[in-house]
Formats: sequence, C-alpha cells, structure tokens
Amino acid sequence: MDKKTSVLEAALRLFVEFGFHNTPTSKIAKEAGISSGTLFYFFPTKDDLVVALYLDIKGKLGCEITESISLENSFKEILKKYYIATLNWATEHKSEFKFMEQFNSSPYLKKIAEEEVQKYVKPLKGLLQNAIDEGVLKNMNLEIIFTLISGHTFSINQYLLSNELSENKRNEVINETFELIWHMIAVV
Amino acid sequence: MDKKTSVLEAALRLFVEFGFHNTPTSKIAKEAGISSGTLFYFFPTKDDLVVALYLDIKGKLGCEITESISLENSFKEILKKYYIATLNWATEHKSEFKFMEQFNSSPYLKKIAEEEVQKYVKPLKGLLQNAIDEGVLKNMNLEIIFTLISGHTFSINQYLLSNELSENKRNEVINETFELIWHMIAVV
DNA sequence: CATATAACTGACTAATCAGTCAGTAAAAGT
DNA sequence: ACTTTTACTGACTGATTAGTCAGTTATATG
Repeated sequence: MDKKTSVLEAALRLFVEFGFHNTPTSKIAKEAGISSGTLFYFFPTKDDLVVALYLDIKGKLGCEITESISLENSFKEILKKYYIATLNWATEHKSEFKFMEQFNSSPYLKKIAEEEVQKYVKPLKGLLQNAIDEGVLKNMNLEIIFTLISGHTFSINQYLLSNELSENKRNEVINETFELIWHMIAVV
Repeated sequence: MDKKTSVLEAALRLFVEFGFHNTPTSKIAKEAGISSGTLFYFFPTKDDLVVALYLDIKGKLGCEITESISLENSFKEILKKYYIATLNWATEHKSEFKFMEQFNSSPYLKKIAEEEVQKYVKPLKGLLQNAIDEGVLKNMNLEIIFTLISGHTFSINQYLLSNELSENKRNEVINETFELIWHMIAVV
C-alpha cells in the first residue's frame, strides 16, 4: 500500500483516539509501519500532516456530496439529497467525522485559508440564494438559513451517531427531521 | 487575587489561543504570574488543570442559566429564557465558549463522568418531557427534541459570534430564530 | 511567642518529542 | 550500463516538557 496513505490512515486513527497533542509522530510512524524519517519525508512537519489530513478528508467528503446532487430535481429534493448524503457519510466515516469536529474547533483551523474552508460550501450557498430569490425559501439572511441547516444537520448527526438505529428507524428519523428543517426555512 | 483562579484564567486564555497541545504548563504559570511549582501545588497534573477548568466553566454556565429560569411562566416563555440566557452567556464569555467547544470535541471529554456532563442538562430535559406529556410539544422522541434545540442554539450562537450585530438587530435575530425553533417542536 | 500548616518558589531532571542526517535501496531516465 | 532522482531507513540530537523537591515565606492556631 502507498506509504503516504498509510501515514494518513494511522494518523486519523490515533488523532481520534488520543487527540493531536497526545499522538507523537513516532507513534504514527510505528502504526503506519514505516520509519520516522519517511513520515517527515512526506510531511515536513507534524502540522503539515494534520493539515494534509484535514484537506484530504474534506476533499473526499466534498466530492461524495457534490456527486450525489442532480440538478434536475426540485430544490427540496436537491436539499434532501444533500442532507441524506451528509448524514450517511458521517455514519460511514465516523473517525473522519470526529477528526473534522476536533479540527474545526481547534486553533489548527486558523492555518487553513478561509477560501479553502468555504470551498465546498459555496455551491450549496449558491443554490440557497437562488431558492431565496425564487421565493422557494423564506426571505431571510442567507447566512442564517445556511447556519440553521448546518446546525440542524450536525445535531441530527450527533443523535444518529450516538444511537445505533435500525435501517427503517434511521430512515424514518431522517425523513421526519428533514421535513422539520424544510418547514422551518421554506415558504409554505 | 487568588492564585488558583489566576491559573485558571491564564490557562483559559492560552488554551483558546494555542490549543491544549501547544500550551506548556510553564507558559501558563508565567502568564498567571506564579512559579511552575505553584501550578502543580494546586493542580497535580496538567490534565487535572484542564478538567478543573472545564468543570469551573460548566458550573458557572449552569448556575447562570438555571438562575434565569422562573417556573411561573408558560413553557414557551421558560424555553425562550433558556435560549436567550444561553446566547447571552456565550457572547459575554467568548473564550469560555470556545474552550468548551474545543474540550467537548476532544478526547479529554472521556475523562468526565457521563453524569457530570448531563448534570445541567437534566432539568431542561425534565421540563421538555413535561411539555411533551402535556401536549405542548410534539409527541417526538425526547432526545431528538433536545438535540434539535441544542443544535439550533449552537448554530445561531456561531452566527451571532461571527457577526457583530447591533443590540436591536441582535434581538431581532434572537426573537425570530426562537419562533422558528418553537414552531418546529411545538404543537400549533 | 512558638509551632504547625498551608502557600509558594525556582532550579532541576528524566522523559519525550519533532525533526535531522548520512547513508541505503529501488526506480526512472538516458 | 550508468546516472539521477525518488523513496526510505533508523540512530541521533537539541529543545521542550511535565512534574519534583528541598527549602522559603506567610498565615493560622494554641
């Protein structure tokens, strides 16, 4: 296997379990089955490794979600696909999700350019603005609508992650809570 | 000033700026204007300090919010007071809020007993369950209702913290978004 | 006043850590 | 075949760190 990848995978596992501060590079190298020198061959500093892992995960998440969108549907259907894709991704990638959470609320975030943070958020914001302009969504501040959707998704995610539900029950919760957030932001 | 307190204050400042991992105890002691030995006199280990800070802040937040509640009002009014008190606290205690965020999404959280985490959440959950039983709130899973309220509050908080609004505008946002979450969970 | 206890100091240490480096092995280029 | 570049090693180092400890100062207590 690609050693660079195995470093990223080992780092993810250890960071989630022990945190950035309690995960020495030596441990990451050991877990990845490579020498300490190789780690620094690929990632000049530990910070570079942390940031690379962030960008790697963010890229994968962004791709998977934007891929799930088909613009042929109604805005409600598009948004629901976004919602479902995000929740499914988090459930299928628990470690990645926990890492992002930890990263986003740490001072490491400062090291990421604002434009990079916004990269995968921009398309959604564009769609939301269109929907507001067309009168599909309430005429509220875009940032507030975006915040409401993100916050809602995040919190339902927390619920789904801490309660292992059956396939049916899970879909029920997702459908019901989507209707709730939809009625909060949409013109009815 | 009490030296134990000044350690907690210095630690809060530095943790928020540099993160747990990048804040040596020596720096904390210096910032607090005491010797390294004194820090360990009060807090046997660095972890103990981090946990003590968490419990200190959580206690203060819990007190301030439960104090703001008067049970004479309608459930809607009680919940709105909760909402406003939480948002105001976060705005008036930005550092504390950031610290809690960082702590909650870090592996440090594991060091806190579940009952301690739930301590200040229990009364609210009790009120919510009553409101469900009385048919004031929709007959939904308590955990989901609780999650929806927390997530909503958290996200509006993020919005308020990153956009410095005038007193009027701020109140407007708070009132409007409270009505939104209320209509999401209440029987209308 | 005398004694005990609590608060406090700062130089010190043992351990750990991020990162280096001189050199080896493998792959790619010519 | 020869050379260059890339991938990789692991022992090593200098810096940093959490935590100690022998001793000092302040405060309370009898």
